Amino acid sequence: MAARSYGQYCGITTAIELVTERWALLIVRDLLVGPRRYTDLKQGLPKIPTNILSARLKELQEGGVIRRVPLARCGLVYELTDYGRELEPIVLSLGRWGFRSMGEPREGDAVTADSLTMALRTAFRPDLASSSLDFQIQVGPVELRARIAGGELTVVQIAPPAPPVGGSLPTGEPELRFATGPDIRHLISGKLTPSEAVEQGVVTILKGNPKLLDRFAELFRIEA
Amino acid sequence: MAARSYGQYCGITTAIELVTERWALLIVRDLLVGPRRYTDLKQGLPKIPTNILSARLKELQEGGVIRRVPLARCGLVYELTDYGRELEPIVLSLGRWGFRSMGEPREGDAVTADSLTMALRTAFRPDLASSSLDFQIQVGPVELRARIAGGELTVVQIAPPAPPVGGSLPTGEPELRFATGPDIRHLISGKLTPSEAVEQGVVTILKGNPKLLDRFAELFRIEA
DNA sequence: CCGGATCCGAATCGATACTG
DNA sequence: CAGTATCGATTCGGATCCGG
Repeated sequence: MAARSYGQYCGITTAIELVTERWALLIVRDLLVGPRRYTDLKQGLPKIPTNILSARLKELQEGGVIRRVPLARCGLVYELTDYGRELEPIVLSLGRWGFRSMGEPREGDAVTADSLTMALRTAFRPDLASSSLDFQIQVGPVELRARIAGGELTVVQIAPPAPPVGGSLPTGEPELRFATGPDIRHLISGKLTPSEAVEQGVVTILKGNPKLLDRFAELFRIEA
Repeated sequence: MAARSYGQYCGITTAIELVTERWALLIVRDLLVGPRRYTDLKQGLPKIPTNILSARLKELQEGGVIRRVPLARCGLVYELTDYGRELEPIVLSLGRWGFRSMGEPREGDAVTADSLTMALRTAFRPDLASSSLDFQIQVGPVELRARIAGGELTVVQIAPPAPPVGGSLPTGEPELRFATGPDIRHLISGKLTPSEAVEQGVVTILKGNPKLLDRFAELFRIEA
């Protein structure tokens, strides 16, 4: 089952053959968050047929993008190789580019823990992250704890329960907790100010000073 | 013919739906070189079926990535929108990433003027381009004139004849002219030195001081 | 020649069922 | 948990055809 060739000898074409088959880059997206078991991937990609998931995992391994790692206790996980992890800036750039074409969510569109994690990463502005922020964001059933410190963003999945190999839960309480939905994109794009977002019900502050949402809006932004 | 949805509401997914369908990103690659007519694209992508080319052009227009522009005299060209042109760094990064997975060319693999142009762009190191270089590279039937000046790379297609909207042919003669083939990747990767490349017949100097190939090898490099 | 549209067989994908 | 197997639906590929 060699990937269908485009008949060109070129690095761009090679990359396209390796990672742009249907579903492949979404598998990479989820693995950029952390190692995942077959079942984790299946749940994070609810609409992927299992045979396609199998096929892509096999192809990505053959391409040296991911690796199959038996777990200490039991089971196994898939994880990116160093080579695969080099796709991170590309996937994040694609996310920023695609952000501007997101319309309303279509019927049945889901937000998963991994997609939201990567969405935060795409919108994060390390250059502006001189001060710190510790918050918890909730979108539907997904809850993430995110902390910015030392110019770096760390995201930990609170709900649904993270895979066993996930990061450890932070101690203590976040400064800010809020619930939101798809319309948060208008805060990220700058079309809404934080106070407008709260007034219009796009964001609901669950805990903490609403002023902290200003800091969030500074730190997570994608502009045209 | 709405693109098949991945059922996720996320910028990365949106981008993937917009540009990773089969052939779409290769069309973008060629349009990054310049506006192209339907027939130019067809020739630059010899293995694309015409119905797929039509379909992709339509979808990319609907996605706001490309635009259909009637030509002054006659005919029409497709060109990237500003939004589409923002894919350039992403496509170039993908090319650098994929470069390291290029093996030997497979039977029937072609090198087109546009693919070679973009390959030069992916390998070009603007940070090292303080001095200038004016050279002509030949790979099979493809000949390009490339000039580095002011830290910028300009590539003009000499053969096969460029589309009418292409850049103007440079006046004067290049300092260096050489012919090469797929194995030039070993010069780009640093696995071969310029003198080794010449000795082993990977590069054939057609004109100019062979020392100028050192400069080429400095300016065009992709390392692991 | 340009810019496609149409037709049809081949390959891939999607949904579901099933298994070690 | 980690996949195969099966089979209909969809897309792709290759060729031909068509109007300007």
